[in-house]
Formats: sequence, C-alpha cells, structure tokens
Amino acid sequence: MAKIEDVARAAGVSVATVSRVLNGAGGVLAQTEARVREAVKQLSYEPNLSARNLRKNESRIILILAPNFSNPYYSNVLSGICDVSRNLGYSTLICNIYDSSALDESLVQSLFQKNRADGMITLACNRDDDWLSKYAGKYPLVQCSEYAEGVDIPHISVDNRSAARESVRHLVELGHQRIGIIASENRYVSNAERLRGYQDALQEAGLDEDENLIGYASADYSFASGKAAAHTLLERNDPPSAIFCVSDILALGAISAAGKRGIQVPRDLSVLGFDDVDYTTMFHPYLTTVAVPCYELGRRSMLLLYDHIQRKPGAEKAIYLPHRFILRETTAQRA
Amino acid sequence: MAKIEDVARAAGVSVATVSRVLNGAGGVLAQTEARVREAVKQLSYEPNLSARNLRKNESRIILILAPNFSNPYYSNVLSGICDVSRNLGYSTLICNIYDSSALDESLVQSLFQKNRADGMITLACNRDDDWLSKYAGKYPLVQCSEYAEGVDIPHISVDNRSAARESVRHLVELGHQRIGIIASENRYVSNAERLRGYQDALQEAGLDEDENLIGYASADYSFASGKAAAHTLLERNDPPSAIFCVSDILALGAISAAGKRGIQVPRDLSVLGFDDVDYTTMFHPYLTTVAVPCYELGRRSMLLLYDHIQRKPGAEKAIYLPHRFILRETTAQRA
DNA sequence: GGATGTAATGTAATCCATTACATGCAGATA
DNA sequence: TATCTGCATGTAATGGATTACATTACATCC
Repeated sequence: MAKIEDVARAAGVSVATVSRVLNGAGGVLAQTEARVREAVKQLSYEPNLSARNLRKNESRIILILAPNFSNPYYSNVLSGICDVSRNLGYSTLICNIYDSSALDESLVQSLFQKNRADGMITLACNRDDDWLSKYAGKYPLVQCSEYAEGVDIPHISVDNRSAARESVRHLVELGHQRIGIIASENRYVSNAERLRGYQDALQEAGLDEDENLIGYASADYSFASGKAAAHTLLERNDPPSAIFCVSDILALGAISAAGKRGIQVPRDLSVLGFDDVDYTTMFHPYLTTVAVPCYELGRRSMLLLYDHIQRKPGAEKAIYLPHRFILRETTAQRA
Repeated sequence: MAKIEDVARAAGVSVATVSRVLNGAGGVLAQTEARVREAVKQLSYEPNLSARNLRKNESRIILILAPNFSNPYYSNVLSGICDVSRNLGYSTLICNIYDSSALDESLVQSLFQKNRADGMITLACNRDDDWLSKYAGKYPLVQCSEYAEGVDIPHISVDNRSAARESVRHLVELGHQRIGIIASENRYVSNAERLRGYQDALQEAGLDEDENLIGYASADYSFASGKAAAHTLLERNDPPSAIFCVSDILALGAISAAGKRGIQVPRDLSVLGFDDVDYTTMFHPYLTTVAVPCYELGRRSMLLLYDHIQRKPGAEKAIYLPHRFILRETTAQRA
C-alpha cells in the first residue's frame, strides 16, 4: 500500500530521488541511495505499474496470439518467445484463439487497446486475415510461422515450399510413383506452401497429379483427422505407396491408420512427417520428417518485434530460418 | 492518440459522460450515447488501460506461473484457465519458470509488483516452496495440481494418493508380486503422494517394499528419463513384472525401454501411466492410466481465484477433483 | 406558481509514478 | 571576492482515465 511519497518521507528525500534510485537513473549519492533502499525494504514498497506505465506510455508487455497450447509445435515456439522476452524485460500476455478468422471485432479491439501491450506476435494467422492490415505499420507486429499474405507485416517462418519439395523428392528417389499427401486447410500459408512444394516435386519427377491422392485433415492438425484422412487414401483400389503429411501428428495418425489396415510402415507404405516435434522418436518406427526450428522461430520473432518496438531502422520484413530433412525409419524403397 | 477529452469535445459532452458510456454505467440518454459512440468511432479512440487501471486499482490480468508448455498436461490446464479467464474479462500473463525453487528474489518481486496482476495461479510449486507463504492471505493465489505443503493458500488437485493406490491394487489383482515404480523427484507433492499410494497398495497386499523396485526419473518427467529409469529396473536379475509410472510420458518411455530389451508389453510386463494425456492412445498398446481432469483443473482454479479476488466469503481452501482409472492395453495377468 | 423529485450531465479531485526544470551548494576559476 | 560549473536534490507538471459530488433541466404535485 505504500507509495513513493511514503518512501520519500521515510528516507528523508524527495519522490524524485526515490524514483531515480528505483529506475537506476544515477546521479544519486551512494549514501542517499542506501537510505532510499532501506526505506523501500522497510515499507516493502512496490511501484505501481499502472502509474509507471501511464507516465512512460508503455506496458512492457507483449501479446501473443496463439491457437492452442496442446500442439507441441506451438509450445516450443512459445518457450522461445517467453525466454527472450523475459531477458528483454517484457512479460508475455497470451491470448488463446482457436481460429484467427473467427476473431470478433470487439476482441480484436480489446487486444489493441492502448497500453495493453507494446507489441504483438501472432502464431496462427490465416492467409487472408485482413483485420491485421489495419494495424500494419502503426503497431509493432510480427507474424510467426503462419502469416497473412499481402499484408505489410514482418514474418518469420521456414521455406515450407522448398522443404516439402525436397521431402517428396526423397520419396521419388525411393522409387515411389503414387505419392499421396495429407494436408490441412489451405487457409494456412504453411499448408498451402507445403502442398505446392509437393506438387512441384511431382511435376519435376514427371508424375501426374491425382486429386484422389490428396487427403484432407482438419484445421487442428489432430491425430484423429490424420488417421481419418489416411483411411480414405488407403481404402482405395489404387492406394499410394507413400504419403507426405504436412505435420508430424498427422503422420502419426496415418501410421496408426495403416497399422489398423495391416499395412506395414515402411515396408508397404512410406510416411513422411513435418516439423519434428518430440513425438517423432517416441515410438518405432521413428518418423522421417523435416525439422523446423520452432524454439528459434519464437526467439527470433521476439527479437524482431523488439527491433520494431524500438523503431530500429532497417528491421527485416521477412526471415526464413533453415529447415533440415531428417531421414529416420518411416520411408523405404518402394516394394 | 485520441483521449477521452477529445471524444468528449467531439461529441459535445463531458468526459464523465463518455466514461459512463464506455463503462456501461447507464444513466445516459440514448441519443447522447449514440453521439458518443459515433465520436469514439470517428477518432478511433481506445481507452488507455494504464490510466484506467491506475484509477480503478486493478489490472484485469491474472498471472500464471507455469513450468513449461511442452508438457501436454500443462497445456491442457492452461487452456482451461485461459478459457475461463477470458470469459471473466481477464487476460492471462504467463511466466514460464523452469523450476519454482530456483526463482530468484528479484523475479518473485517483479511478479508481485503492484498492479501487475490481480491474482496468480501457480502450476508447479515444490512442496517446500516457502516464498509463497509471504503472500498467503495478502494476495489472491491459487495453486493448481502441485502445491506447497503447510502453506495457507488454496489449491486444486486430484487425490493422487488414492488414485495411485487403486491403480497399483489393479496390478495386484492381476497377480503381480514384484511391482516397480518409476517416480520423479519428491519435491513435487503429486509425486510424493503417488509414491505413498503405491506403498499403501503394496502394504495392503502384504507385499514387501523393495528399494530396488523404485526407479528414479528426472524432474521434467521426460520420455528419456522414463526410459532410463525403466532400463535400470529391467536389467536386474529379479526385474519387476509390472511398473507403475507416475506420469504417462514416463510410462511411454518405460514401454520403449522394454521394447528395446525384447520385453513385450503387456505380455511380459505390465505398465501403468498417470494423467491420461493425448499420447496414450496414439500408439499400441494403448496405455492403461488414471485420467486427471487437467482442463477442468485449470477451469476450476481460475474460478476459485476469481472468488478470492472478489473476496467472496467462504471460498474453499482445497478442492480435489475426481480422477478415473482407465483400463486399456498395457496391463495383463502376470505370466 | 413554487416546491420537490428525478434523470442527465458536468466539474474537479484522484489514482501514483516519472521527469523537465528549478534550486542549492561546494569547489574551481579569474 | 565574485562568478561559474557541475552535481545532488527538490518542486511541480504531467500522463489519461474514473467517479464522488455538484449542477441543471424538466416533470410532477399541491
């Protein structure tokens, strides 16, 4: 309950001096500082953040728009963001949205309320989210992993298209001719790009694209939907001999579906994942996949956001971090 | 940049009226309200939260002390907290701490700075965390899942001891005589209680406790450490025929270790998990475990915290939510 | 008509820290 | 000695909302 005035009185100095001590502004005699610190301790004084923020016109908070925590991909990104923000003296406010396109006007407004946060990182925008453009340039924003296309807001991700192409090329090299894909909804850039990369690879290899080899999973990238999509692909008369999945969890679902049908991975079916989350090496066969540097993605997002908050000139607009193909046990030469 | 004064001027009313409209205080003529809202829109006015919070002496933020997001258990709890807090008009500030006993003085202080948050939920306190007691009763606090013993702060969890006892009793009923346990560090109440429940069950069954049947996993409940602990148990001459693990991930690690040694689950070894996270039914054999209502735990924590923030009399001190034993595929009659 | 009540609106104090600017004082310089 | 410089400190304006209390306008009643 003590306020700065009380501390000042107790220490026999003015509020300005107390403030200077607390903010490390310097220009205070060592013995004065000692008296102030003593008074602070005695009164167990804690500065009122609202007052400070009001005056300083900042909040030292950054806002994270996250889809849902249960996905290990996002947990890692989040850790990266949190670690860096802590070091920079920021706290992280997490807004859990299940679908950025379903954001209602009033929630968006409340997010951007003055002094709620000094900046924002979005983790799961849709390609066509236009509510963002309203704030482009006016408010420090960084899009991580997913991003809205054609909106002038910096983003950080990996080169999904190339990564997908390389992966599928690997399947081609193993002799596969009927290569399926399990994709999620195209409203996510990452999904769209991975799908394109898949198509690129087929084209390169002179393989025909076949609508029937595309399995659709739901937007939550869930195990169950990966499983379901795999079943529809595998129950065909002309099933694929390899399936590229746009996420690891989908791939695990696919493997589960295959197992249920008595199809053995990788002997009868090659399966490819994407992301390289922890799960991938918890069970045999270990998943062949593309490692995405989630934690680093989070770290860099926060760093970039910080540049923008500080109006550092020349802060980058788009950053692509390197991915890495990891050959493990779920792909094999076509039988 | 517009402030309430500008809106007032534009609408031809006083600041008090604008504030009343914005806060839904009522007592404003419909046509006046319309003028105000129009002005707000015109100027795209957003109230300054710092100013509001300063005046109202609240922050509408609740702080969550979370160990690490990657653990699916915590992700679910988090979702529960976030969903409720959003409905109550609170935002959630997440502070990612890797170990609550390693919290340094200055971080703790900064967490409790005035008006940083209206209350706090801790997710992973150690049994002997005493820094908490300092705030007991003075600040709205709720401990979820884990809690510090002997500290007068409300907590919500499940009856870990009984749950563990029931689970192990199940193993006894299947004829197992040498039942091992893989536990984490005893600085967590949940771990200590589950260990006690295990011992209870052994005693009840008249089985001797055997130090050699206790495997120790690390504090992060990681897959790798579950695996390692299982190996030390299984490499003995007199290995257990069943292992009770204090968490699902540890159990999955144990199954993996068994597999590596050519031990088949559940034929040669029964394995029991705890928590029932998503992983449990992703791979065969599906894990027999105890379902802990994580999401609900989070929900109720926030609800309870809200009661305390509002100084609702008679808010409970300890709540135990029901758990549920789930028989699946990793336990079987002793061979 | 005048008194009274009520609903709508306005005025100004208040929340608490930061900080521009002012002051005071000691030592250095001319 | 008078003036200047620089450091330590103090005074008071400031940030932008909320809200207790004051005021006004108008309707109602006797």
